[in-house]
Amino acid sequence: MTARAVKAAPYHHGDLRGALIKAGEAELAERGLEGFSLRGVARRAGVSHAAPAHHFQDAGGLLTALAAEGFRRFLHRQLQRQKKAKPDPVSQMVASGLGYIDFAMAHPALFRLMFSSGRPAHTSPELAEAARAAFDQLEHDVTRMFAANGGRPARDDVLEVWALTHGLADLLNGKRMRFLCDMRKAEREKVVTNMLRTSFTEIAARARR
Amino acid sequence: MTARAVKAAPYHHGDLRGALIKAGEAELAERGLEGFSLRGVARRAGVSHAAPAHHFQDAGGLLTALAAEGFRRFLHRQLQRQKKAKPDPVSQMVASGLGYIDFAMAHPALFRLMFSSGRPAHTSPELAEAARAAFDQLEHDVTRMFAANGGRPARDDVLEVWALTHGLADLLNGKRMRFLCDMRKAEREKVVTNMLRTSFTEIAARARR
DNA sequence: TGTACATCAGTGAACGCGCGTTCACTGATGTAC
DNA sequence: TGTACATCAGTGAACGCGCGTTCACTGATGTAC
Repeated sequence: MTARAVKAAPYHHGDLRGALIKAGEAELAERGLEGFSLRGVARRAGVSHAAPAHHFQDAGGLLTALAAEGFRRFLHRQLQRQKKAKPDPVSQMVASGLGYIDFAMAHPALFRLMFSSGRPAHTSPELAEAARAAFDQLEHDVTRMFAANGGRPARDDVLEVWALTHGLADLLNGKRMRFLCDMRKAEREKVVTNMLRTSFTEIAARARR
Repeated sequence: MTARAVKAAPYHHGDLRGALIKAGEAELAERGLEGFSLRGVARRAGVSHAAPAHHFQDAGGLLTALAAEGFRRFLHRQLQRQKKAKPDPVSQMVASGLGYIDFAMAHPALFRLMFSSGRPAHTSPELAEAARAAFDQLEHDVTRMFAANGGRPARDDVLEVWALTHGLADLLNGKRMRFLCDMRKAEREKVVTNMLRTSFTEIAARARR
């Protein structure tokens, strides 16, 4: 088969699974979790509606894969932010939080899929692993922040950092914090950065007591 | 019409609007936002599927009404908690937070409806008013907490309290905090109370600086 | 190197289902006189 | 107090639609010999 012939949509797709995941993300972004359908995804991937069955048992299966992929990209975003931030533990923690919030605002429906109750219905080792990696990174960052103050975080400290970050992300996502949503991106980021820094600094200061 | 005759399901319902809201809550609770349908609600209310149209334009209209009712009950739950709590400002704030989380766990789908992006599609003065009342109460409680320390909260302080509480609620709701979800209710409440109290006390202490 | 055959990925027609919407209707209520 | 009529709330049959699922099929790939 020549390189040119590839254009003519060969009978076998080559990487339909990957294409379905990509199409699934678009479907999720455009139609939301409520409007999500396997037929829609197939249509988007330019493939017959029965084709996905060879790769995913049902919509739940695809959503599970999407959530797993989401968690990997979620973590990746946080790490990217950290690379660009100052190296001190608090700045690193803040950068991670900004990445968390970034992701939520860039992919609202996917974010909701990842954290909303009951969906995806299927669990999978792949999903569990990806979610776990994100949590481990959070724990690692909080631990480092406490270590800088000569202590170790309690379980509740980690959860508190998580809850604050997640709460901001979800409220921004749901457009419930009016004045924050109305702001320009740069300005909003400044405000959020400030909030996270203040809070994280206080939390880490507990290590000194 | 005698009182006994009422039992025989009169042609006119009497309070179909109220009944539809009640049925809508049940539909939401059992089938979630994704499975929600007007026909399902009508069925649940024991009424023909075309009847709701006289009271709500479409599913969005009913969901808007449900969200508004949700916000009222949400606030009510917080106030109830406050009545049973100690009167000092921090305990009152913690009580409010516990009510917030209570509500989220008791009505996961409704909670998501209230705070999830994009739904309900319609806004209404009724909904705006109910949501506003809940936010005002939060602001009032935070202000009182700061006043006890001789200061006034910045806008960011209010948001921080909100974000932390909301984050906890949403993560618990989404079952993402495993060990917290696996706990018995009483124990979980103890842990959450402790977290909120620690954090709120620190935040309020900013008033002294 | 060539041939035969099993396996696999994707097709497209057909099905039944629940949904929202429409519409002519009917039963009850309220108001005018 | 009774009668006529307008209005309103709810009915149930019918419609078209998109969905998931099934199934016999076909085109491509890989393997055995």
